[in-house]
Amino acid sequence: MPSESDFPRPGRPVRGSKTGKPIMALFDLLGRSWAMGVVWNLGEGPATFRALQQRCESISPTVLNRRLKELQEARWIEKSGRGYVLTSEGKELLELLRPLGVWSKRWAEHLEKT
Amino acid sequence: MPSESDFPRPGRPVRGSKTGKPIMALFDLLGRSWAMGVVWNLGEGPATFRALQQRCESISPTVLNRRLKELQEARWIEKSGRGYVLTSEGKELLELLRPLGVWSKRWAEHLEKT
DNA sequence: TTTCTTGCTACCAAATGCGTAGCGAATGAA
DNA sequence: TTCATTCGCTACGCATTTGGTAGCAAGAAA
Repeated sequence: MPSESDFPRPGRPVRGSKTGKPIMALFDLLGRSWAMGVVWNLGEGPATFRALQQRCESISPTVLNRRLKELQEARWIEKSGRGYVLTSEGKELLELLRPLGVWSKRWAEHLEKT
Repeated sequence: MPSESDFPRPGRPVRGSKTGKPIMALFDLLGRSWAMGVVWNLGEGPATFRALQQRCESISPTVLNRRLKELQEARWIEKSGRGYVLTSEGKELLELLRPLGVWSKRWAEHLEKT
């Protein structure tokens, strides 16, 4: 029977989050560089490795590759014929991320007028 | 007049996100270790430095201090008499983060049953 | 065959994070 | 007043993660 203390998952070098709370495990994974960016950019449709690199502009292949492996372990993305795609869970997650996109613009504007 | 090309803000060593998109600036800031965790934990009410450290359990004072400075620059948190508190924007952001808390449990359970 | 693109890895430098120790200021008790 | 405690925070050194470049093996195209 699954218990919270089994976390953090997936089992890899974990930075923060030794609290055993799923939300912290999620923050840990999602909080790595480019993790949200990759999910976000995959929202525009399937993409090959190179294509993703271009959508993210400044991401290095090293980091992209690491994130892709982690996101696959988390089951948010997977490989398909046309490259990498969001799984159904990945899409769910993306929908939770979308409001941030809207909000970020207001935040940006607010910061601008010091 | 504010333009997107002014980003990323706030002006600090920026990891990813040189795309000029607010969403990427937000991801960059929010994607640093413990950034979401700090906002999340401040949602339980004002906290002093030490109190926050305990809520986050495994965060080091070094990192906590850096995140606090950054989050203040972003205007998501501020100091008050009782310690650190979320600003009104910080609260808005937290509300966008909350659904992740709910979702993380389902994600955790789904991962458990391999 | 040659040439090109693609997915990815090796390598190393730079940035970030962690853990411990401890300082100066504030607080409280005696 | 003195002493001890707590607090916010910083300095230090080491571990981990990230970034940038180069380039390889595999496949497609010509």
